Amino acid sequence: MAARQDAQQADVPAICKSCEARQGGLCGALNARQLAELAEASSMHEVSAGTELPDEGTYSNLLSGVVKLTRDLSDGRQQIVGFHFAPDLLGRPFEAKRPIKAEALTNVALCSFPRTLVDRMANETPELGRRLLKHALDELDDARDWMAAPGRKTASEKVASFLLMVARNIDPAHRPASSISFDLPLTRADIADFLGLTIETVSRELSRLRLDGAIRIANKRQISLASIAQLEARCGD
Amino acid sequence: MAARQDAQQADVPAICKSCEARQGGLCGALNARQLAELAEASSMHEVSAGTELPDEGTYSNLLSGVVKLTRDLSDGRQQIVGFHFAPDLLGRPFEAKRPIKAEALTNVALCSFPRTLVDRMANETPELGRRLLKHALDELDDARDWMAAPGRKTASEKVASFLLMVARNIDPAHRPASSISFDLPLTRADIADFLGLTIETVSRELSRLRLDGAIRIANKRQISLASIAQLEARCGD
DNA sequence: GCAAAACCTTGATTTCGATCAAGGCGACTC
DNA sequence: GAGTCGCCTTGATCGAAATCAAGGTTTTGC
Repeated sequence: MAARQDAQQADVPAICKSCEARQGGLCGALNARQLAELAEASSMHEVSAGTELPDEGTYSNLLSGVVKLTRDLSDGRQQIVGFHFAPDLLGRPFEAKRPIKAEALTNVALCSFPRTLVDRMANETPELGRRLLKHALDELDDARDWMAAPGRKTASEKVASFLLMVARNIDPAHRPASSISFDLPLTRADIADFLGLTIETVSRELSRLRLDGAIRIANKRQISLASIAQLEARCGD
Repeated sequence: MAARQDAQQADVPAICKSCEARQGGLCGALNARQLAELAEASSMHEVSAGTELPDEGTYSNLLSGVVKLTRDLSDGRQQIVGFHFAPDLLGRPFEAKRPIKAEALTNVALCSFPRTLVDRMANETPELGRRLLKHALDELDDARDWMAAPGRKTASEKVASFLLMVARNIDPAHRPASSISFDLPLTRADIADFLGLTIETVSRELSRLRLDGAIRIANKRQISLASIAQLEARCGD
């Protein structure tokens, strides 16, 4: 196993060597030859905050940044249905029943592959198919986690849960108890959209968390959590 | 293609011949030999309404009935995160991050297969893996559909959306405009749980829909929709 | 540097759905 | 048939968050 990995290391394309997403994402399932073929067909992009990501039949490793997934409602409003944090995988086979848009919340770096190529490799390499399936199921679990929020949680619990989710995703190696600081990549309007609240309520609840000493806020977007545990206690689940 | 299907027909196990789920579910991806092997290892169950389905490492075709998926909250309450209607597939590889329970809402008939066997076949047969992936993504789409409901919809829109969802799933060959009747397989409490409302509000909104002529209610559980379109107009999306 | 725009906060009032309360079926038991 | 239990409906009241309103702060553009 270790030997096999070392053998791979020797041949991996230079572009992949420093890629954070390589082991965890799709690429970890591929052998050196496949990785080379994929790297050949891949392209790196930078997308700046606020831009919609084109989804022209590609999968992409999200190398850095944060992306929101939204669905348009008939009344012109949009519902946020999920987020992607680096180093996540974007894209999926098959069409969604209702179209979902992806938009960069921060500046974003992507490594994209043609879907057809990946899908073909998935036929040759069961491990790759398994990873795609695992990935879809993880997203399903995340979505279901948020289904509890709607009706059962108070506004303040929703905001606390949201902060916790962002903290955990932005700081993947979440050092346990200690305090965590991060830049909120969303506007109040985005948060409100996601949580099914209004901007005003989100703002009020953040203020309350600040007054209660659970978080500190510098410059609107810079958040520091006093402690993970303290916030967990406010999540209501 | 047609020839291949005919060849399969000749050899399919007797038990599978009349199975409604065969083409649509997993089994449609298998050749006759695999189907025979699977049928060999499969077992049929009946589960009566109100019973929890054991999920001891199996996939199951849901041949008839309705199943609810729930997640336990720390406060003892439960959140309904989804439903399965015949002829659906139950079960998944990998553990969910947080456990999900499945409970029969009506009497239910299942055809179950050991997970290990299916997972092994998925390695041999890319088409099977593809179907599992498609299935997971469909469930993800469904879950995301309901994420819009929480914050953005009024109680009455939620109830209308819910009725529509049940109608569409219970009557798979949804004849378009005409009126549809069905037995609601859920108690008011279940509906309330799913929609994040209270029993009283669900009851009130059903009464309102009845008074407005959008639905008729006989015996609490027997629902008739005047027309799909009329209900769609009340869904708010 | 100034003006405009975007984003955020806080306060006052209103509203929708929760909560509290009472009573009506229908099914089952004894 | 009377009594109990589970499920549902309807009414009255209350409260959390929406809405309405005003003003503050940060960013952007010229």
